[in-house]
Formats: sequence, C-alpha cells, structure tokens
Amino acid sequence: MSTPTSARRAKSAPRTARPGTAHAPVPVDERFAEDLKLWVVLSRAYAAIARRSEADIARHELSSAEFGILEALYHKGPLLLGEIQRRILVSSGGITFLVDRLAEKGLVAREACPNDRRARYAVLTPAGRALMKRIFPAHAEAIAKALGGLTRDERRAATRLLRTLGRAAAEEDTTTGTE
Amino acid sequence: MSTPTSARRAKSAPRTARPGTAHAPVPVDERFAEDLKLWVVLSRAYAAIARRSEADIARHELSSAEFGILEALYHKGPLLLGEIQRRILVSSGGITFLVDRLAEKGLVAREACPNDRRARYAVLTPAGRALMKRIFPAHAEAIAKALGGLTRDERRAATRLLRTLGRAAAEEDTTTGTE
DNA sequence: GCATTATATCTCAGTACAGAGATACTTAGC
DNA sequence: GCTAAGTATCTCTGTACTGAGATATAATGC
Repeated sequence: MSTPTSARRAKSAPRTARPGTAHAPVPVDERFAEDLKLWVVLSRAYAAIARRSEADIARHELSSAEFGILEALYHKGPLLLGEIQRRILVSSGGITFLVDRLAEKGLVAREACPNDRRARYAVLTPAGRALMKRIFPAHAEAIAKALGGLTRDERRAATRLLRTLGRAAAEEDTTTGTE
Repeated sequence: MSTPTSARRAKSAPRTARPGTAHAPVPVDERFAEDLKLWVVLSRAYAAIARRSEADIARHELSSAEFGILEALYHKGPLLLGEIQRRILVSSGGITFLVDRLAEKGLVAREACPNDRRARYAVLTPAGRALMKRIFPAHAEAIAKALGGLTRDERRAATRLLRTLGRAAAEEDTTTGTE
C-alpha cells in the first residue's frame, strides 16, 4: 500500500542493542516536516478506514473493487465498462477481470450498447441488486462508525479540505519546469 | 486500491442509449450520504497524492514500499525487521521479500541482533545512505507540491483532523455488540 | 533443567491486480 | 467507398504483494 513512515512511536523501549554508530539516523529536514506529517496522517487515516471497509466487505466474499463496481451500478444504474473504470480507478485489464468475476458470481451481466458496438454496459442482475439492497446499509454504517472519531462539524470540515486537496493533487503536474 | 465510488461527474454527456428501465438507479440513503462523501474524498485525495509520490519514487527504480524502508532507516537508524514491518504496514512475508530485494540492490544489509538471535536489524549500506541523501529532498518537495492545493493553515487543520480520524479508526473495533 | 508459550523471521503458494499490446468497432476526411 | 486515426474492450504476462505455516530462538513457570 505504500505508507510513508515516521509515525507512531514504538510501544516498548528497545531492550536490544543497536548496531554500531556508523548508522546514526539523519533528522528530518525542518522545511519538509509539516508537509510530510500531513502525508503520513493522510496515509494512515486512509489505511485504517480502508481496513475496516474491507473487513466488512470481505464478510460477503467480495473484494473492495468488486464492491465498488456493485455500488456504482446500484446507485448510478447501468454504466459502460470505461465509465466504471474511471470511477473506481482500475486498469483496463482490471475492469474486464472484475466484471468477469462478478458475472461468474451471477451478480452482474454485460449488455450490448445499441449505439456503439465496441462498448458494453455492465448492469446488475436481480441477484446483484438484491445483494446490494441487503448488504449496503450495514456497509454504510460500518463506514460511519469508522469515521466516528470526528464530530459532525469536524467531518464536514475534513470533507471540504480533502476535496480541495484531492482536486488540486489530481491536476496534471504542469509544474515540472521552474518553481 | 479500492476507491469508493460516486464522485466525479462524467465529463461527456452520454450519447449512448441506456439499457431498459429495469435497472433504474437507487438513490443513496440520505442518512449516510455525508459520511460516504467523506470516505470518497479521503480515498481520492489519498490516491491522488500516492500517485504523485509513486511517480517520483519510480524515477529511481524503487517501489513505494522499498522507499518507505529506506526512509525509515535513513531517519531512524537501524531497525529490527519487525519494527519496519509495523511501521510501513506490510505482511511478514512482505518485509522479508522487500529487504531481500534492497539487499540485492546493495542499499540495505542485515545485521545480527546481539541480544536476540531470532531478530535481525536492517541497516543502510553506505550506498543506501548516499542514495537517500541524494533523492530524499526532491521527494519531499514533490510531496509538498502535491499538497499545494491547501494553504499552510488548511494543511495544519487537515493534519489535526486526519490524526484524530486515523487514531480512532485504528482502534480495535470494540463496538460489535449493541449501539 | 524442562515443558510451554510467545516471538522474529523465513518459505511458499496463491491472488489481485497493472500495463502493454491485440482486436473490433467508430468517426472523420477525402 | 476507402483510409487513417481514435476508442472500448479483451488477452496475456509480469509483479508486488498477502497469509498460513515452518523454523529457530527466547521467556516463563514449574
């Protein structure tokens, strides 16, 4: 998952002798410390919530990516494979693989697009729709509980900040030149 | 990566006829909408920054997990494999694999722990230390740039909120009973 | 000392993807 | 109609992991 380091202090004082002094640590440059800290706490918050979310989803024998597809179809209706791909951020090979597997499970079906014979819709089967109707509310509650460390106002503030942050970071990196 | 859905509206209006009305979308339950939105923007912000971070790291033929190990050793000095494992959140098999590969590249070495013959330290080799000295500042700047969508005050506010959020979510889920 | 339990690392099989290229179709220009 | 370029999906190979179990050592209680 690629979590940046240097958070969470060790629980137990090391009773183990460290290797010789040739390996002394280099302190983190003050100029970057605050920004790196934000990146660390962002990663750790994401990892902690994702872990909870995945644990909930795994109870139904689904991966997070599979659940993401089902949720998109449940809340948005039929979507082209490419639309789903952009929405849940998987590769082109990934979307084919995932829809194949959901189709094997009988939860999703492909339908031809009448206007473009290259394209395919993914649609929920009745079984897929029934599954989501059954499991989605509990999943939403699991997420709500995982976010329970913040008050309602704090959650709103966090949403605003993260939306701004994410939008800016998703922009194409045009600043490769000077500055 | 498991990004939750239902963000980012489609760029182009669909010129494609949707499949029949049997697949009508189900609106998101109002009770959960705000919390799910926070989870979506958190995931997207994380994904966007991680993407930038990985792009920077990949220039040096390193994965994010490898870089995480190097950074931990650079800033903290020698660490037991288990300490690194908890810090960067990989599995026990993963840490063995990653340290093996960094050792093959000549960046890291294992050293015996004098007090516990089960345990091993990972330490930076001179080459590993020189590499980090060379590439870490540019990496820190890449992260800082990726976070540039927020002002300094906003970044501080976000750090505080995410730290609180992450800590609460990382707690063991004790609320499986009532409530 | 000896058995029991805990801990640190390693081994190995399995999995979920990513990403490059192939295929099939559409669109635009001539 | 024909060609060229663009796009949607699929195929296939490769990779970075995860997680269960194995091995070696340590700590604890008797």
